[in-house]
Amino acid sequence: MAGIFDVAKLAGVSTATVSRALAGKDHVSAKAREKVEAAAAELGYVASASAYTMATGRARNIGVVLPHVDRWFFSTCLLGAENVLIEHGYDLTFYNLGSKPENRDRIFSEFLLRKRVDAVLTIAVRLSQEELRNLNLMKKPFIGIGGPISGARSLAMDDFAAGKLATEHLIALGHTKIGNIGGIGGFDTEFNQPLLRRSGYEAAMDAANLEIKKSWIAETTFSIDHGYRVTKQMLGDPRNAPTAIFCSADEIAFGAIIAAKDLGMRVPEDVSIIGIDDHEMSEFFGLTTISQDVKGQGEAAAKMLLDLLNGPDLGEAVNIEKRFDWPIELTVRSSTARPPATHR
Amino acid sequence: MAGIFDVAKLAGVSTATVSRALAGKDHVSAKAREKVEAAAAELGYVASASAYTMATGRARNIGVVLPHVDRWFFSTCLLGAENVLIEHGYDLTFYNLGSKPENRDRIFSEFLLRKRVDAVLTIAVRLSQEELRNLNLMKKPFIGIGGPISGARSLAMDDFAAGKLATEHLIALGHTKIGNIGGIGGFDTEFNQPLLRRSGYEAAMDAANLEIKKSWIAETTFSIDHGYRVTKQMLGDPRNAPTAIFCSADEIAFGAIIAAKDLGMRVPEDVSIIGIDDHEMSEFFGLTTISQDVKGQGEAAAKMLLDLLNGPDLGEAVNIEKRFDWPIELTVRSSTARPPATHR
DNA sequence: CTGAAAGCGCTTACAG
DNA sequence: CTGAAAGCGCTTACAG
Repeated sequence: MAGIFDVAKLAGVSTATVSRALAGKDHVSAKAREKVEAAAAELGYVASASAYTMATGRARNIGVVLPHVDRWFFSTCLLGAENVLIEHGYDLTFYNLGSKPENRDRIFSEFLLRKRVDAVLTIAVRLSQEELRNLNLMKKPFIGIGGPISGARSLAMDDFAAGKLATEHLIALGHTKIGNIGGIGGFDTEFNQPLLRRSGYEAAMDAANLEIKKSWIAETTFSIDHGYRVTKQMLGDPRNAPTAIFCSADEIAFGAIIAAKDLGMRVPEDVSIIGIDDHEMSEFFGLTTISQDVKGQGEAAAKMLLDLLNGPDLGEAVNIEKRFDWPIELTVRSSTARPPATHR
Repeated sequence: MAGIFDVAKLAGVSTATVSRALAGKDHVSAKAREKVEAAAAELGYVASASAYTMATGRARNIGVVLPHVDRWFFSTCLLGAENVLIEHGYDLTFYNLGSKPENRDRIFSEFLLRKRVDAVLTIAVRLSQEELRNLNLMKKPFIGIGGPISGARSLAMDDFAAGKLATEHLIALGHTKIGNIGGIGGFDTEFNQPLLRRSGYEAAMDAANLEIKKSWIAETTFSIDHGYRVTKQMLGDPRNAPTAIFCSADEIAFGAIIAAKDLGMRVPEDVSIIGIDDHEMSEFFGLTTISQDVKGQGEAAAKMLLDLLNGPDLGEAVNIEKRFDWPIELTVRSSTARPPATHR
């Protein structure tokens, strides 16, 4: 593995010139630059990242922390971030919180402090103030996706508005009996998405003077099979069944659609289903949903971090509280329609 | 951010002793060790990764390269690798090939050569000999998951055997009209899984003296919606429809199950479906499948890399060709049964 | 057991 | 425009 010295020798210049030429800096003659580039190419020279970091204090590497890589939201968001980072020559080292609390501790009190990363991005992790303090000690920019973090930058959709919009769509179609299958607070998420989305639903129902029956409300985890089970229960009794269900996540909605079919009900003729997310499978299921462009969130957050890193005000109080409201959109497909005639 | 010098001063020893004490080396008195640990804790000292790397040549970091993080196989495998790496204090920096060929080039000719990683793990990417040479230049251990790579270590299931086993299961149940919906060579995978799995199917059919009709064979991408479409086509004509379908991936099988239902067919009473993978949703769909423990593969590969890194023979010819056969297993659920009476 | 010092491979003022 | 040299923050023979 050739070092900078080898390149310098081959090019007949000093290592300083090699460094400047390769970094594309000014004050290097065209000839010197050419010779250096030729020598570097010939030797297959790539500057050592650790030496670069030592000398400059820059790691050209972003740390991404998330709870579960193997789930749609997180991996999609991660993909978005990686896409923009690689474009800018940055590496991405990633930390999966998983289910072991010890891991979380080590990540925030050790891994992230090794100065291997220039900035930190968390996906759906509610940082404790202690964890944030650790990050601040390093004076490294930070941004969290998924919900507000006091004292730090964050980017998230408005969960209340999403729940409200989804419910309003159903109401506008003429539904009056509308159920909500939401997540369980604190389970699938560290923020309060499930509660907020439900509040949006309640607000919309209230505003339309619609009653909410107890049996129309259910809680479950964000998964197809749980959505399936709960929906069967809710739709099983024809006397109490709602004519439309707002599922707080698309994965729940997929389960709901399959459950309705298994009960012999047609979607949307007999029951309307709406979700939140615009999951990669939503198109296939014909699911009407509130889109939140998850990949876009990862991209946007990564860009913000890069801007912070290249900005002038790096150094003093890098982490201030600032909330970025991520836009949502109603995507209408074939899972919602007017209620059955018998219920109008 | 405290440096090693601050710790040394506070503990009243030299930086050499701090280093040794914190690294848990011998030849440090109990008292010195205690003082150092107390000082380090008080200052919240964590050694800089780049300085450590400079001094030792070790990055305690593994590079993982994969085509698409946002898909089940890859993210699950990645999770497995991350789980064991974090346990051993290693970071994981990951590279997503994505759809841009330029990215792939940069990753193999630049990112991976910055000496930021001690070893490289690829998931389902078929390294070119040129790419492998780049890796070998760094003298860093490498292992590829998903298929054989000439000149390097690899870990993969036997795709031929899996296709054969799946088909044999169907044959053992009494099916004689068996279809196969496979992937498209070179599309979802860089190896030849689709072809190999189909060959296994053909071998099993041959061995049982069973005919394969043209209309029983179809190719599609590894996705639910494509599986759905193709299955509807195959099962739509009752005169030519097989009584069982071997899907070369679970995601195809999910689509097949939904398609069968939409056609008014019961699974498994009217048609049996079997897949390969044991995807996280297979349990929900009651899918009989050939399990390949994807997370386990990520874990195993990461462990092998760690062993190589800590082994004695690091240095000379680290990357030799060696294929590890990953075990598979038949997991029988409710999507397969005897063929309908009319077809026995 | 412990410390002084060299060295890891770069970048960047500082002179020239 | 270019080079000699210091310095980034650790680890580790080498002496003692």
